[in-house]
Amino acid sequence: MNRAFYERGVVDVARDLVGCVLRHGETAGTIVETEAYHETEPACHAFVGLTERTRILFGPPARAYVYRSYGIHALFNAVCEDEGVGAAVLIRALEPLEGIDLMRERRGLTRPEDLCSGPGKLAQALGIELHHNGSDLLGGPIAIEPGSESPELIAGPRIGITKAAELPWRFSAAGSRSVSRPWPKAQPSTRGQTPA
DNA sequence: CATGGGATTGACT
DNA sequence: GTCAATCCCATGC
Repeated sequence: MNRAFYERGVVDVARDLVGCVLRHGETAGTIVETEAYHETEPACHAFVGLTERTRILFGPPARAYVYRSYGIHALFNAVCEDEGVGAAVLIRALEPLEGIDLMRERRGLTRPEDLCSGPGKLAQALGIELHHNGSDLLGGPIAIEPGSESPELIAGPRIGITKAAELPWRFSAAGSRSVSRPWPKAQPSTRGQTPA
C-alpha cells in the first residue's frame, strides 16, 4: 500500500482493505472485516474535535491509531484522508495467514477461526499494543499489503455503537467464518458514500 | 476533582 | 440469552 491509498475517502478505503493482508512481525492475516469512522459522525472519536486522544486521527494518513477499549482491549485502526481530517478504518477481523502458532500462544486458543475474529482479538493475536499508536504503516513494524484476490463484499451497519448506527459502513468478505459477528441478513455491497 | 461511558470479550445462567 | 471486568478520556461541577 502507498500513501495515496490511505489519503482517499475513508469509506472507500474501508471497502478496499477487505482482502488485504495485515502484518506485524511473524504474524499476518487476511482482512475480512472493516468499519469506517469519520469526524462528521458522532460514533467517531474525532467527532469531539482535536484532543490529545484524537491527535493521531487528525494527523497524516497511513498511520496506526491504537486505543484501549473498555479498559481491556487494544483496537487497531488505519488513519485515512488528508491531514487535518479525522478519519480511520477499524480492522475488525482477520483470517490467520502466517505465524498461527504464535497467535495461538498469545491468545491461549487453538481454533484458527477464534484467533482473529474480533478487533480486540486480532490485536492480541498480532501483538499490537497501545504503544503502536502513531506507528507509520509505510515502512513501520505494522504494514498492510495487497491481497491475492478481491473477495465479494457485504455491507451493513457498524457493530457495538449507539450513535450513527444507521450508516452502512461495515464491510466484510462474504462467507468468511472469521468475522466478529454474524450478519443478520446479508446484502451485497454496491457503493460507499463519502460524508459531506 | 468526580463521574459516566464506551468501536469488547469471555464466562456464566 | 445476560453480565462483569477495567481504565482512559471527555465532560461537568
